[in-house]
Amino acid sequence: MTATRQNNGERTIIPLQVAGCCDNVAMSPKNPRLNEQVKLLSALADPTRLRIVELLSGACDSICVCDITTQFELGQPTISHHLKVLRDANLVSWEKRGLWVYYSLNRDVFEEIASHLSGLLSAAQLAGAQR
Amino acid sequence: MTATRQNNGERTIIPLQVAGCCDNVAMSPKNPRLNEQVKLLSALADPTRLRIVELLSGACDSICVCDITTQFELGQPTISHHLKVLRDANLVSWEKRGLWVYYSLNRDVFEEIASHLSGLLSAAQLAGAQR
DNA sequence: TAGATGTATTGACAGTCATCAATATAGTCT
DNA sequence: AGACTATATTGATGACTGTCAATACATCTA
Repeated sequence: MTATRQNNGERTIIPLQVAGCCDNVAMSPKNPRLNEQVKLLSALADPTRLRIVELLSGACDSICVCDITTQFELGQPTISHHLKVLRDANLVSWEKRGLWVYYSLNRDVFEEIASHLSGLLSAAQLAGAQR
Repeated sequence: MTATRQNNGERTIIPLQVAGCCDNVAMSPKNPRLNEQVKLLSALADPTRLRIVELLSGACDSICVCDITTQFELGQPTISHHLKVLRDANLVSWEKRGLWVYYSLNRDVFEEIASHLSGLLSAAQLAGAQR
């Protein structure tokens, strides 16, 4: 229940759905795609992986692993590990051409998390405006 | 350098800034706010904290810690720990009123990370459209 | 002042993660 | 076939993290 501090020091209970206001705390359903979104955010929450995503975002086309590796002062297996995390989160696609492997951003999946965060922001702005 | 697979099996080097195309891989500067953004993403990349943010996002006003705690099957110190992580990332503000502490979303900081992700998405779409 | 209550902090512990060295795999070239 | 190259995988290790129990702190009330 949402509580409000009163003059006398008591917390008064605000009933559910007051005057068309936003959802009450106790009502908020657990986001069914929570784990999925946490996986996406976790994949992005690393300096190396975020930089890789930025590289892929700014590139014309897919990028060769060899070109990604040279951007970092990290061993090749470490870069390969980070690429695997991005793959497992479905944030990137890979394609093998000869000896080289090329990675590219999965824009649709990437948009999912971006729009979710924007959605939370909108909800907050809406809630703030109703005050 | 960006490499392209040719018929003969060689990787040819594409010069920087080809025909007004997007930035070359080797040119991409290191994002100066990288660590800051990683901290924000790390703060969000946890199921408990993401749910807390969703609660704060959907609420009319700030929310009492006591109301947050009841939403989870976790001890009070654990919730307090997660709130501290969100505070350290500057994602939330807190205010003490009597015995209770109320948390609210820092919309401006939240917007920073949302717009950054959207920006990466736009860049990717732009790059994709130029192909 | 003493007791009660809500929340933050501390310290410990188990689980996860980033990194590296070594190795495996797959493709190319001679 | 054999040498070479690019990348993935495995296993080990130190660092980080989520959780809890115990405690501290601040505020209210009797």
